Amino acid sequence: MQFIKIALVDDHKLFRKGLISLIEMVNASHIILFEADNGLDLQKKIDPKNLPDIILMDINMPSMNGFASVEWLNKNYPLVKVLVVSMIEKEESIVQMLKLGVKGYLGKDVEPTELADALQSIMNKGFYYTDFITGKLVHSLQHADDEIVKKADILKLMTEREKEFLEMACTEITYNEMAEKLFLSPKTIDGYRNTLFDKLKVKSRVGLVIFAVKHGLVEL
Amino acid sequence: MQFIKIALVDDHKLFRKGLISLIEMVNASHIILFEADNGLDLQKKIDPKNLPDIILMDINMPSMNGFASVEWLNKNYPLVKVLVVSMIEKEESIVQMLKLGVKGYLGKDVEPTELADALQSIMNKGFYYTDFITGKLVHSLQHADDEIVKKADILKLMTEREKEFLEMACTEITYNEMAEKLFLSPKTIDGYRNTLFDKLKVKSRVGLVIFAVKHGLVEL
DNA sequence: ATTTTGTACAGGGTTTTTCCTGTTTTTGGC
DNA sequence: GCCAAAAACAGGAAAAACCCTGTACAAAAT
Repeated sequence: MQFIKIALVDDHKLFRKGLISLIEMVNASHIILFEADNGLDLQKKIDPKNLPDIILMDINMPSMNGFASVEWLNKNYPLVKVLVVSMIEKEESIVQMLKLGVKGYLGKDVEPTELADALQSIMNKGFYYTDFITGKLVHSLQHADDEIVKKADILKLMTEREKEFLEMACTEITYNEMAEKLFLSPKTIDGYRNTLFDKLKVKSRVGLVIFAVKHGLVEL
Repeated sequence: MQFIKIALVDDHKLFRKGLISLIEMVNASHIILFEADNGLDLQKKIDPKNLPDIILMDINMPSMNGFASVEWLNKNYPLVKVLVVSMIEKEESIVQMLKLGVKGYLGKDVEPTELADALQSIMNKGFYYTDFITGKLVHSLQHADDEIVKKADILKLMTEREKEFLEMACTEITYNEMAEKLFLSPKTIDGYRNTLFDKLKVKSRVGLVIFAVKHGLVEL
């Protein structure tokens, strides 16, 4: 057995240091190549001549998040294995990460020993998927039809005008005021509303707001 | 010098274990009394006969978050010092925590050594406030007038019924349906709406939703 | 060249929300 | 026991939101 070369990408320094300390505590056969604050930092610090075997990757990060980072890794260093370590346990995120080909996904409630297991398993078998993850995956397959509309597709679904409308709909102004501001007839606003109701499958202006917030289309 | 008795409240097990590992690594004069997943868990695990000197507290937690936990501690164990360790760096959260009397606030970017410094400082001087935290505090004082309504005060401002109403208002159901569901007259719902419009200084149902989302009163 | 799509608008309606001023009952503190 | 606040309710009215069908025109896709 040889050293497993590890890199960490997480914007939470304390967490990173804590992870390192845990890894070193459990097993001495790991070596930490480098740490990065986010995907951009990873691009700077990764060394093609000394690639890590496994990258521990967070999802929520400034500048360049986990999804973008894994996509970049897939294009540039497809042999580097990624183990996601994130407090995000939304099915959507898990499934999206698995689609990107990550080798494992550890949630917030894993034991430190499981981390070591995961690293070993990824080195030996090439992956480490817990029952929890497999469960999420299966469930998402079964409901793949009703999540037709996903975050990325939504922006394509909506026209520029509709996005503009949606932003203003998440506001206390009335539709008539909106029409004035945009130099449009109130009936045109009516039209945007109705097509968006249709596209986003909501039934009221409140539904629009909820949708926009849920999908991060507006920041409040 | 004697042992510093420490407890951790954080729902992220890996982070907890990592923190512990860091603490033990830096200095052996600390002893970990217990760990808790959230405020409720803390209430169960805290032992009046063997209180921790310092509690490392996260903010974002299920069941009972950091704010509620610190409030509970203040009432029941006012002598226990709290050091917040959170990735939340919003001024609002920091200021609110300081108002609750926490002895320190560590953000995501602190060095492990700073953690040890903070613990020592809290034991010796009773507090540990970084320039970053002081800066936030001063800034918030300068703008204290335009944050008249704050998260903590809002919950007191609203009655139970009004909170219940607000949650349902962040939904696509109509007020009439709401009345049916709650076995109330639509006119009663009318009343809740109007008093909340007043209290929260909003002008429409969309305003209610925005308010609720902004202040984390509803999760979407 | 034809169809689709985005944009903009309209008539004519119903439903829901919003606003006003009131009353009654219940409940928790002092 | 009294008072204040909360909870429940009501009539009446105006404004806003919602729904349906249909027109027109330009640009882009097929």
